[in-house]
Amino acid sequence: MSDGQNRPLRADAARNRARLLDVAATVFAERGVGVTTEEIARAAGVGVGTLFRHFPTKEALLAAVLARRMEQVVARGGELAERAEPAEAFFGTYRLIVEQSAGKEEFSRALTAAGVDVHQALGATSAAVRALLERLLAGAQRAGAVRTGLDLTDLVALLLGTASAMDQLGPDPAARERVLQVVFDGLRPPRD
Amino acid sequence: MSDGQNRPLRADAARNRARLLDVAATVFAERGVGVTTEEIARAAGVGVGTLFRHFPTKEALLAAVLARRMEQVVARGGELAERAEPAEAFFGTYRLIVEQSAGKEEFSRALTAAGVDVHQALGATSAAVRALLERLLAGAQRAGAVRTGLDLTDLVALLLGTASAMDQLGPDPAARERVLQVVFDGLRPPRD
Amino acid sequence: MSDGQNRPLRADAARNRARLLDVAATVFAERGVGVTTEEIARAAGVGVGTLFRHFPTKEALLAAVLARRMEQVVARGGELAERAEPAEAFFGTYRLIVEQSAGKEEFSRALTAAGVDVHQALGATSAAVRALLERLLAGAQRAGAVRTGLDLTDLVALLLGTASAMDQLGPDPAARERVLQVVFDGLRPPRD
Amino acid sequence: MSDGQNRPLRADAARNRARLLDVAATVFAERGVGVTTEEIARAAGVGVGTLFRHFPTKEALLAAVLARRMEQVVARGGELAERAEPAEAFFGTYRLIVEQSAGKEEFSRALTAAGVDVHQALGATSAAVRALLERLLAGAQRAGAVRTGLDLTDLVALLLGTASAMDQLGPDPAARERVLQVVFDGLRPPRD
DNA sequence: TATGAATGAGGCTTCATTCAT
DNA sequence: AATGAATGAAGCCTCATTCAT
Repeated sequence: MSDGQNRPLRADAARNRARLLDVAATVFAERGVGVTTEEIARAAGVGVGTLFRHFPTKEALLAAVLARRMEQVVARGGELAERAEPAEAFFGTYRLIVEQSAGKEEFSRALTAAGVDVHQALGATSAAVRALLERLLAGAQRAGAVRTGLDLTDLVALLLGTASAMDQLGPDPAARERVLQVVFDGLRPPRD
Repeated sequence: MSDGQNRPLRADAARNRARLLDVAATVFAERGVGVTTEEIARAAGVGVGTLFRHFPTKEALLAAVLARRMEQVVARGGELAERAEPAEAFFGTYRLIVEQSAGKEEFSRALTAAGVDVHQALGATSAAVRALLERLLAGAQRAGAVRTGLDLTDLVALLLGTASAMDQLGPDPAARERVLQVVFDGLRPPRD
Repeated sequence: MSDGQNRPLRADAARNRARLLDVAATVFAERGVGVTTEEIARAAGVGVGTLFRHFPTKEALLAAVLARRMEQVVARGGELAERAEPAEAFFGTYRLIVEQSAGKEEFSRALTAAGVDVHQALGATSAAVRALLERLLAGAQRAGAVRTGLDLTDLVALLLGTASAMDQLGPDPAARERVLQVVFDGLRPPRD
Repeated sequence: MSDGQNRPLRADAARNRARLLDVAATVFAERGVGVTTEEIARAAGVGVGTLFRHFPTKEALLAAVLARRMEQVVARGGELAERAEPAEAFFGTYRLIVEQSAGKEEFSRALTAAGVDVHQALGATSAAVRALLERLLAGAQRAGAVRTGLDLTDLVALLLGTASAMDQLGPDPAARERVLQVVFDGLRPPRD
């Protein structure tokens, strides 16, 4: 497995892969999953051939973009979970995910339509996100910051729904905050 | 010569148009806007030519499906607004819209991607929905059932977000109710 | 053959047939043979069904339009041949044909492309035109008004070519006359 | 690294483009502009995709074929204009154009019907042909070989008309020559 | 390894023709 | 006999993917 020498070409290849992922994330988010592979490649400054060398399929690219977003969520959310008290960790991560999730539903749908099982495709990453969320939810519920009765599935649905609402709203920060407060208040334990 | 009923052919045409609309609504909802016109036609039991006679474009069909859903919302929501007190009218219509809105965001996105201005395309219907929602929101706010500060745009975003959460959740009624309660509680005026 | 009674419906049908022929001639000339049968029918104020009752095929309509033009040429050219001296009869009929021939080449091409033998399709009419032209050509040659050596085939080619030049030129009468004079002068016996 | 010849792939692409142009010219001329893109591609030994990579539209291909023919005319006609005396240059180029123009009118018509402005589409080439013709016409008129009074527009109409007559005539060289002589004699200054 | 030209299945749409009313 | 809605084959074009250079 260890092979001692890492050739410069590998470095190039890695750089290309990373750039493709970055660019694809942006382009998919801005113009939908309908953009052509050609356009993504051009935006990344490589040929289509290179794109397909790194991702055997358009769906594979889609899944990779999705996976990377989720990894980032896990990474940052994991930190929050360590450092902050339960309520702050939960709501902070909620914010994080919502901001990272623009268009994510469209991604899943495209993958599903292509016959890909999103969970399978995302594999470990997906499981990590779910584990993180479960931990945060349980903590916040124990701390009395979030109503009981909600389970992980509900939370995921709410997260995606909130992200979708944000997509609708556009960039106005005040409006985004108002909508987020509605959801946050709704998540808190009911009165009396 | 007597013109008691003077469109025998039109009856068939109308039936086909209605069936196409019904079938398209179902199929788009179930399998996404990617379904081919051929498949929709087949599912409706007509030839593609008939589909295109009634809807000059795939997008036109999409828009028509969307419009019809919104018309139904306006019709039923309008009744509620007449008959019920403000809170019930507001939350009842909210439910109605959420149930009618499966996949609606995807529709808009597809239309927008095709260069169609959804508002323009839906024209009067869209305006009617907005007017209805505005009336219900203002009434519920005056009655103290919904927090102030939220405007129509926020409400629309929340509606679509909730619909999206429902799409995620699938048919389990208990889960749907839990999520809906989170949003409803969040919409109420904040404590102290 | 004689059938004594001509029913009123026949009159309607005949009127429709005539109008379809008129309208089709105009529309084909103005917009090319690509116009749809639907458009022709609409322009004639009838349904497509009626068009196809009278002409079993779009090509049949094309051929009928062509045939009628040629019949008119034969009729008027025949008169000229009776009444005028050979030179006037020849050049007069030449003018006639050229004016009546706008787009005719396109017709033939369309028919040929559809696998129709234009000569067969036009049958008697075509033969009559050729007979007329042959008579006029021979007369004019005998009278020394047209060079010898040209045969009927050459003449037909020149006629269509002249018509094509006119199509190119548009309606400017002075230009049309200049071009026509070039051809007429060329048709005369060569100098020395 | 040395850039003596630096387009290895382009060589193939250029070969394909050229072959497509050649094949399309032949096929359009033989069977009309109605031939399908599929057939052209097959005749050229490439897939449809390749055709559309080189010519974004069927009309673009048509225009390119037309443009290439005109370029050839300009090139060969230009040489003649340099080397020969005015009359020979004029009539020689006339012959050239007529031979190169089979079906050209049909091309223009098809392009026009598709909403393409032929002059615009052909741009510089079209202008070059017109300039060449204008020069040749003026020279021949000054030399007394062509009648005065004819302008460029008349000449173009006559050229296309002659080409059209040739299309009618088929390959018989004697007949073609007879018809050409009619036109040439007609172009000369009128007697007395 | 990167490139981008080539491929061709498949999508949307048109339109001549048929047929129920 | 007239109507016009329905039909579906066929055309143009797109785009994910492959492959020669």
